[in-house]
Amino acid sequence: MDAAKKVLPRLDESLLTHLPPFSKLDRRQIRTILDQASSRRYEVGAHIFEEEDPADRFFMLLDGYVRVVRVTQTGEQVTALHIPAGQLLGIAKAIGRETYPATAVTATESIALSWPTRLWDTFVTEYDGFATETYKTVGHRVGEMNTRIVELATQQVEQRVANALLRLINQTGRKVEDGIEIDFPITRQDLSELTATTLHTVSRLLSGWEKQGFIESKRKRIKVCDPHALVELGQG
Amino acid sequence: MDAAKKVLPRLDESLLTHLPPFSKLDRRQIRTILDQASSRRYEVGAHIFEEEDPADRFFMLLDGYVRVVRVTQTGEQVTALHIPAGQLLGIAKAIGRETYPATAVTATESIALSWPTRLWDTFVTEYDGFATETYKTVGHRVGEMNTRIVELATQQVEQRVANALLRLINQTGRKVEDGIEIDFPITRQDLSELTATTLHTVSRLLSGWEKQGFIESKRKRIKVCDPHALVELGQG
DNA sequence: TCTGCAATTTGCGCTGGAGCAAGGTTTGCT
DNA sequence: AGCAAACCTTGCTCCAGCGCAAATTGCAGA
Repeated sequence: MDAAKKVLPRLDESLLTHLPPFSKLDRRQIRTILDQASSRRYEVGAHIFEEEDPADRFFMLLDGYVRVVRVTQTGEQVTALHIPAGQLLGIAKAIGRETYPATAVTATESIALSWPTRLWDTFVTEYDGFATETYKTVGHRVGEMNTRIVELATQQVEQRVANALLRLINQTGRKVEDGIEIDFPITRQDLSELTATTLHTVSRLLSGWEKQGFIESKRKRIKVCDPHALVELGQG
Repeated sequence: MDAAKKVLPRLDESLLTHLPPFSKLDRRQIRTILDQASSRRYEVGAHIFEEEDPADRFFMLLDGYVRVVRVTQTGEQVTALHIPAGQLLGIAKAIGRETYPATAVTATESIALSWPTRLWDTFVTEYDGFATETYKTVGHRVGEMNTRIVELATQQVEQRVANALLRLINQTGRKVEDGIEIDFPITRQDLSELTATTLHTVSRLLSGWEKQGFIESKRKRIKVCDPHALVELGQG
């Protein structure tokens, strides 16, 4: 048994009991699921899986944040989604695929459980609520992608960046003194890949907003002080 | 029984037997499915269902083409997908949603069968291959949306329009004298909604390509004569 | 055949934001 | 402490493509 894959001698049931895909299951079922799982820690920037690779395993992110990115022929990166702890990822099987549709990169140090994809059908049929919840997850992500498309198609860069920031604080925001901070390190470059612009433009926008007191920002850290102002900007 | 909903006294089994979601089923099963279906004809431009409406029914497009569009607060339309005959649509339930995520507008006169959403679970559990095929459809559409996002994020207008045209002839092209024609009427406006640009720019591009002999185009009709040239343009 | 609307073309000016360049600041490593 | 790498800021220039305007063409219905 690979040391990197089995950091804990025995995974605790409380890891899963409160997570939606597993919340309807009893102790015994959770035990079975955990005994089949591999647990692994990932460094920041690690690739959990790569676009086009065969989808051997599916994952539950226990801790950390993951960016789902695609890389173009010319090497540009486009971020499709951010996934916070508590969600499934790499669930290619749920959408009838044999390969991963994108690359998953950790935005922070992260911990994930994973199972071989051959167990997928068992999970779906045996475990009450698992199918429903995963399809909800899919639906939610489809909705996000849709929104993304509409934004890219109709909004100005300023609006897109404002909206991206709002979405980030909604999904992964942490309440702090004087505002809400994005809970993981994020660079101007990351934000530009999320909003289809350049790091320069993002930098200019953030500088402007900081002058107006809407946000505060250090290197890799962004705190939103006046969400409402961003909402206004986001509308146009 | 509403005359508009039951145009045929009895639907023929051959309608469904060759379509992937139903191809593994026997005559008796198909019969049951058809007996529960409503069949309906839609004028061009008709809305089969609307974004945010409760997903009462799911559909199989038997004939025609459908555009899946979203409308922004400001009234702009963005086309997310084109769906050709033979595919399911309105399958909100497959992605755990209670409402339709977008509006479906017919691009030609069309015919679709539909079933009440309460039958969805029965279809998924009772009919062999139905679930697998529908999830493949979902996966395919997710892939397309992903591609769309990457294109919008990284490509120039010229490349996007070229790629959109190529995708249209792949999905819905009809081989004709001297080229491949898009099999349904499509305006410059439609193309601009598909590529997130303006009808003016699309018009300029198409005029240019026509001069160079890559395409021929009449009102609402586009024929691609030199697909390879468009592929080149699409790369950048 | 005529008439009116819808679709298309084309010209022109303007601007959002990309690209380029240079310099400043923070962090982590030795 | 000193250094290198990563990250951030800011100024300047330029142009793809949008917005506006006006003319033209094709189609459907009377």
